Amino acid sequence: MLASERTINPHISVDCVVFGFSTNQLKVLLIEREFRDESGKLARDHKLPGDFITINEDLDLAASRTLEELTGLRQIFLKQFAFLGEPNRIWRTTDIEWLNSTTGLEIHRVVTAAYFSLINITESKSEFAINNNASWINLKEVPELAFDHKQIIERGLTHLRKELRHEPIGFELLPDKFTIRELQSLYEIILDCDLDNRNFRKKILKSNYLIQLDEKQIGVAHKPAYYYRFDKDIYENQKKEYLGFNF
Amino acid sequence: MLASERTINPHISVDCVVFGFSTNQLKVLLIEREFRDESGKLARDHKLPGDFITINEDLDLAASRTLEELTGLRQIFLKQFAFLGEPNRIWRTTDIEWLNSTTGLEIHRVVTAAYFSLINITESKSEFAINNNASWINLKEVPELAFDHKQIIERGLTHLRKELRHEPIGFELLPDKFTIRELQSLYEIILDCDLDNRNFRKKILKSNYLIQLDEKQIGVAHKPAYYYRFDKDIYENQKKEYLGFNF
DNA sequence: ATAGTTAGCGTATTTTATACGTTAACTTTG
DNA sequence: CAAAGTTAACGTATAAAATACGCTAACTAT
Repeated sequence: MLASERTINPHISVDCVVFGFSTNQLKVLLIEREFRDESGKLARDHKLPGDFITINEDLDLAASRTLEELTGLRQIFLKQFAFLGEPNRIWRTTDIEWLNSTTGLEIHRVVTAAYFSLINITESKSEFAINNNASWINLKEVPELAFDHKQIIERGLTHLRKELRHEPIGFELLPDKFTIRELQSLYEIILDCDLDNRNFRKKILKSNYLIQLDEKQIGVAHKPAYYYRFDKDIYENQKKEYLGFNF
Repeated sequence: MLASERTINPHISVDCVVFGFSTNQLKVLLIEREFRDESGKLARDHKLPGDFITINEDLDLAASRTLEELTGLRQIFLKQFAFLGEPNRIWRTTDIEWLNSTTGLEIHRVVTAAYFSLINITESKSEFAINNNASWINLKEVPELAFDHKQIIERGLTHLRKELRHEPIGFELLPDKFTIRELQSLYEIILDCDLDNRNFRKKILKSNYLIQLDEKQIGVAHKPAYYYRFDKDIYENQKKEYLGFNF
């Protein structure tokens, strides 16, 4: 069911910045869109997964619904990180016409809630077959996008970096079992810097929510590393105890 | 000019949580409202300064306009900190009727952008004469409020505490010149804890944006303290240099 | 067998946080 | 007017956290 077939609220939308990680690259999930360019010709570009909310829909639910409709992804961690309300954030006439033609309404101005999300690409690969308009694009190779979606991605990345420093969200992007080195690479790529492997190990293992498994890497041309898993319960518990006073 | 006399956007509003500080108490700015209770009788309660946005209005500008209209306060630091979109966040029939009667429209559901702000009460006292429906209420004595405004204040306070730990926003609540002890008291009241005066002094003076003035306290029954001022330029400069990597 | 690679442990040094001692400079009180 | 009470402002000693870097272990590729 498309938004245009429901009673939509044409003033408010949600947009999801979904980050993924594979082959040592940070990626973002984009939807291919068909639109008419200035000369009226059919053209294609990309946009974030997003939609108008419906009349009585909760924003968070609208975000997860949208993501599921456009990509088949369900029950994914989604967090609102920004709210964009400049009157002219949609300025291209081609974008306005696209909105009008897809909704059948005359759209004046849209305020949008931006959500960000992290998923492990390899694990959810299969589900993606559901809709092949969605694709993973390397963050460094994101082209010009519809609307102000490129800026939204930029803000989402800033948010991701901030969160990564305070909460152990990196695990969301990795498979269930991973090596410390893989986790470090993830940090290095997201934060765009080099980390000392010995200090990283010390720091990350001090927080005791990383559980070493009995399993080691096999077939690697160096000392094989142990796999670890993330224990969410341990994390949630010690989060409760810590009330966060630095003074 | 009231919102009802303009072309308003009845789906989106702004609400301002304005914190103030005086006589060693953290206060919040509230507007007195007249409404009809369940039995139709006129009653009074309080709400946050807030309003619907108009059709082509920027959210940030709507927030500062609202604050000015309701309190006379101008050019105040305002920052969006949350966006509330639950479909049932306005659930009391008295609130819905109040919205309908003040706007002359039939309001279904309102999504609101919450802003927070800090002001020094003593300095802006005079301007408040402009509108006497606005008053400062001690944060610990906030009564039941209209809509979900009590929850919004709660979230604003959480935000204030978080910000206070990372940015020197405390100065916004103090007069231009202040003693270290006054600043410490402010921290203690906002964070609701005791701080060691010697360590607080060390920590806060290490960041070099506090400038000691030649002036001392007079008439106090103890060793008079030097006054300090906050140098915003120094702060902004060293903020630029620091890119915030903890890893 | 040797070279190349990353894993995983350790140590030494610097920086930052915490706890608390002490004198200085004012007013109030008796 | 001396003594008591108060907070300012500086200092020191200790503990904890961050950083830099050395080294051996365990694997593959040549």
